[in-house]
Amino acid sequence: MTTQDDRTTVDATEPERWDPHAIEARWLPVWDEAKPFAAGASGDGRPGKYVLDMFPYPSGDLHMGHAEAYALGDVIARYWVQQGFDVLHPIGWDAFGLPAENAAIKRGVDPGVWTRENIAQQKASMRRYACSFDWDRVLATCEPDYYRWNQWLFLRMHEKGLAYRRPSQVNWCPKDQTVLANEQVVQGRCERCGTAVTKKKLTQWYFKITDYADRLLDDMDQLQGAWPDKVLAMQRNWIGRSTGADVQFVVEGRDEPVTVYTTRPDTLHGATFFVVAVDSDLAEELVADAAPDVREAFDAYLEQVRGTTEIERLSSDRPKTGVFLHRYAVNPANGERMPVWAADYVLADYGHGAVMAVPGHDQRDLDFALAHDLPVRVVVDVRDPDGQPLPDPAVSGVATAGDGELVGSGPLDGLRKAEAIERISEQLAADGLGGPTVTYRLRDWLISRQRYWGTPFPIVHCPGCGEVRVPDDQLPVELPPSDGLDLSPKGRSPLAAATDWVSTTCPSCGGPAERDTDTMDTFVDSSWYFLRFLSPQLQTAPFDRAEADRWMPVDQYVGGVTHAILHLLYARFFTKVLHDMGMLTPTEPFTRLLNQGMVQMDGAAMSKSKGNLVRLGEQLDDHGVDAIRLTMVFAGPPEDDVDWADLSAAGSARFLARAWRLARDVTSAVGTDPSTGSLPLRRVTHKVVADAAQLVESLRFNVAVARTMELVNALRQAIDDREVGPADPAVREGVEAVAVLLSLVAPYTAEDMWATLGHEPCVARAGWPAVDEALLVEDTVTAVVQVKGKVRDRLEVPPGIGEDELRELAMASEKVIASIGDAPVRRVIVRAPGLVNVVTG
RNA sequence: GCGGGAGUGGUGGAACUGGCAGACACGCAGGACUUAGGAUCCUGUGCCCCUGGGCGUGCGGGUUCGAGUCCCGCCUUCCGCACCA
Repeated sequence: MTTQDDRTTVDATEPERWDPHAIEARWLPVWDEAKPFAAGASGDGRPGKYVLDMFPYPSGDLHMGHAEAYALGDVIARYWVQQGFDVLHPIGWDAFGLPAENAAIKRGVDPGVWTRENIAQQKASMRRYACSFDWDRVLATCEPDYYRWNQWLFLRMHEKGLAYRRPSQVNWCPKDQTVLANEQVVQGRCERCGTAVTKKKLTQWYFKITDYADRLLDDMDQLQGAWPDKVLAMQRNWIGRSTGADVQFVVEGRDEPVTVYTTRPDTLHGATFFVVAVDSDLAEELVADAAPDVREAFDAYLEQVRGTTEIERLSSDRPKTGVFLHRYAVNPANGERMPVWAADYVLADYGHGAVMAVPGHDQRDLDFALAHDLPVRVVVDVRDPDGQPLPDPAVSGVATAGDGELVGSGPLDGLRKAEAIERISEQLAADGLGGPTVTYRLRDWLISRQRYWGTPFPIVHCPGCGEVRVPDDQLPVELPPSDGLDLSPKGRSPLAAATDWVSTTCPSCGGPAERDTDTMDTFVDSSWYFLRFLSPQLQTAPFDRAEADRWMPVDQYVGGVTHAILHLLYARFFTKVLHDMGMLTPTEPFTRLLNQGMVQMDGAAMSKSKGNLVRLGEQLDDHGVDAIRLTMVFAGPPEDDVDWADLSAAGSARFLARAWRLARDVTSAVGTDPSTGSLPLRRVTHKVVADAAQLVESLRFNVAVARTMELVNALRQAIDDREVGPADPAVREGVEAVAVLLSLVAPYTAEDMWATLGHEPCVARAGWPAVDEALLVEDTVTAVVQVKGKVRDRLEVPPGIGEDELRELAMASEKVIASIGDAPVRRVIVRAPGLVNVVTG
């Protein structure tokens, strides 16, 4: 049985062998010195490109997912460098957040210490992985230099009324003991820990993202085709713009009418009851003076609903529950009295928290009506495709939501759905009873967190002055040390216990006051980090306007689809806010978006508990950095998931060794003029270089690698071919092209080849090989001759051949004649120069 | 239910505006060189029958001289959202 050590020994005694670890050790120090990827070097005049990888969370070392994402981002960044662009490709750390805090609680270490250790480890791994980052621009969001600007931006938004505090029912994670944004609740569970989320009434900070709902939606037109359709669709759904109408209902015994939102105002005559969200203020008010038994029933129901988790709420076929409030609303269309119910199927925070129920044409209302014996009335005559009336919803249990003619609806009778909606909306507006309205699913962004490891809100609560902004010159409001603070979750921010820190003076009146003790959602940090990279040291502003004009928007953003709504929506929101404040020109932050797939193992996401975890470090040790990078890039389309079990890092290593040996075989001198070299080989080289550029630009990296492999195969053949041989100038030209092509994916091997070929470092800045267009024109093409669509012969013909000439050649072919036989030729299709199809019979 | 994808050899995947299906790899088989091979190189490898051919891109139709690609109807899957009135 051999061990890994034996192998190493064998490799070491054979210096002719491609040895990834030796090559890595050779070139890393050289690159540290040369800094080939420093961006914005003064006065070199290259046009700019901004390539951005989503910055990592520093929880442990890099894993296989990072390895894929950074390999892909690197191909793009390195490609644009080779094409002569000044490429900004920065990296930093999304360093605030729960994992650091949980580690601190579990192991008693300071979150800052833990975080910075992980950052150091990841940074070392990125260096080894040869990521083409500009190491002079790194940032970590947990540093006061960074989060100071979170606070500064918050204050600007506070001034504009875009940051505000209000009490409301919020998503609450009982395990993490913190509030969650809507976006952080996934299938009724906490995005981080998976605990079932409950509701809690708290006063919290919000960003008024709903003010931007329309623009966030409409500006997606700019992103069409440049962002994955899926992400755009998800954002569209999330914003959830819905057009309909508001309708005001008088509720007996209440002074003000109650407004409801509906997408089907045409069915107003079909409304037979009225439902308010049980957990709404309105419901509370409507039972305030109710009889004791009603009050009691309501309270019991409310308590039951409060105890229900989001998951139970979400289960779709659970029965419709509710209580009758013994109040009545009046239908403005026909003056009918409708009973008012409270139920949990109506949401307090959508529309107005109350609905008119039309059981004939809304399935939820119908379910409720049937469960509580309420009347069902059909006001739209909906027919099936054969023109037959659909069965009565009250009997079938199926509400008819389709189009049809209005019936039993007074002035609307005989109209179709769309006409009726228009007519009634106008009428309502004219009567001052409502009118057309737009409603959104999107809610304001809840940014308060009751945790330690985050950005403190720069707000002081003063008994006299109220909510007071900390003046800019007192920023940053630094986090107090974690020593002595109980970080464990308890529903109150740990900062509240830092009494020395909390007690302060009011910036406005100078009297005693207290600091706000919540910290900001870490998504605030990541909503503008791409701007901080532009001027990471700047002390006077979050970012430099001139630098932003130079680099923004990001040309290519690379990251996981997990951030399809959260981060990407927030970053778009911030960009628009900054634009409106006059700080930024573009209104969208990311021009193109690539969502790389996930790395799986044996058909499932990797995890320690599943036992299918592949460790990046071990893979790098076994196969070398270049082979792992190549494996990731070659695996398939970058947006597809990859299964590590289907891939072969050993195969990648074999290819790299093959390519590497080419360089050692070249015998011509540096600078040899390739023009006298083998013409067929030169054609292959130039074709591959031209194709690879197109493929990389269209993000089909796997195919670009395949084309490079073809070139390597052609070069191997040429070198071994007596007619061409290693001294042929075209061989040098081709191998140098391979080195440049490989520099995008396998930088160590490429650099070593480059040196073997007699060049100075760095191959990363060597420049994309110039393509000679003349060499892309073939001197012959293969014309396919089909008989009735089946290929019967192939002819080598000049590319400029005429249709008539090609037809004659084809019809003269023996194979074609044999295939036609006695059958009469009906038609001959000629597509010069590539194809002839003879149609017989 | 609403929305977005995806179905091509044993496997990962190629195929520009309809024009040679399976590029490039992995795996497998055979061979060369070898004390040895997990190195390197060469050959073969969609399926079926006997050369020659026939059949083949989830299924069924259609358009076309010609369909993996376009149209219609299905099936199977993956993902996101989901009581949003």
